Amino acid sequence: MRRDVFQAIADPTRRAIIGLIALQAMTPNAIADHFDTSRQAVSKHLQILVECQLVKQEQQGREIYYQLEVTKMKEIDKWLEQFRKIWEDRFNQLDTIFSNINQNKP
Amino acid sequence: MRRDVFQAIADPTRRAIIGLIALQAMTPNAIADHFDTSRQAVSKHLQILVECQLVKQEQQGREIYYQLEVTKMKEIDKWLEQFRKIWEDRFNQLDTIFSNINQNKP
DNA sequence: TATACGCGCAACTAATCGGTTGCGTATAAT
DNA sequence: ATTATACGCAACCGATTAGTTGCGCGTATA
Repeated sequence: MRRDVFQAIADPTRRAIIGLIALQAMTPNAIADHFDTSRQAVSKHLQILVECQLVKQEQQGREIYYQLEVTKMKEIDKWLEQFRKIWEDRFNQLDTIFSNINQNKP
Repeated sequence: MRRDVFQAIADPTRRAIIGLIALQAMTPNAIADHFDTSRQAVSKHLQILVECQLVKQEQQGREIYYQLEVTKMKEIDKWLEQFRKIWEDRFNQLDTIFSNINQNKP
């Protein structure tokens, strides 16, 4: 199966789950209540999220709480870095243009 | 088909293409040379990237140059925002702990 | 004008995906 | 002890995916 973070966040339901458990750990049933999907469907998504370490489990009696591994999200952030540099450079170029205009003012 | 940015970047080849044309626009054949895939396979990926506006085309004679729409990447950045807040908060909490320790120093 | 090249498009295939159904197991409630 | 709940696991299904092959249409080159 060997999935990565990018495939994990490709699915909209999975992104919604991530957003949901970001604030507090939840059980599969509790998560499923927030969407109109079955528990099993949610469980499958959670399985994928666990597999690529975006989420970790914590057993508590017969319930299993799923919790977001926020730091793993940095992996996406890290990939974005290179492009952030590009789009910020464009802003800097605009800055240069503007300051040149101002310099030419009497 | 209605695809979004997150599905677009889910595929590793697609991410590689994005990284490649980020610096300069390229033709499908030129891109295909960088991977061991067929031109048609690359073309399909490009089609998907164009579909969700991550990439735009520019015809030049019989060649078509594909260019990255860097700003579209901000959409991913925007989604990450909420989590960045969380992981930075954890740092701030650590800061607070440390500064408390320092305050208690004689 | 004839030939070669760059490309998109459509049809096809094997693999994968998201989801459902049915089951087994462990914990909690009666 | 019996029943109810929470969950994972495996088998299955239709839909989608990544990739191949073959084609046709423009644009260059000879």
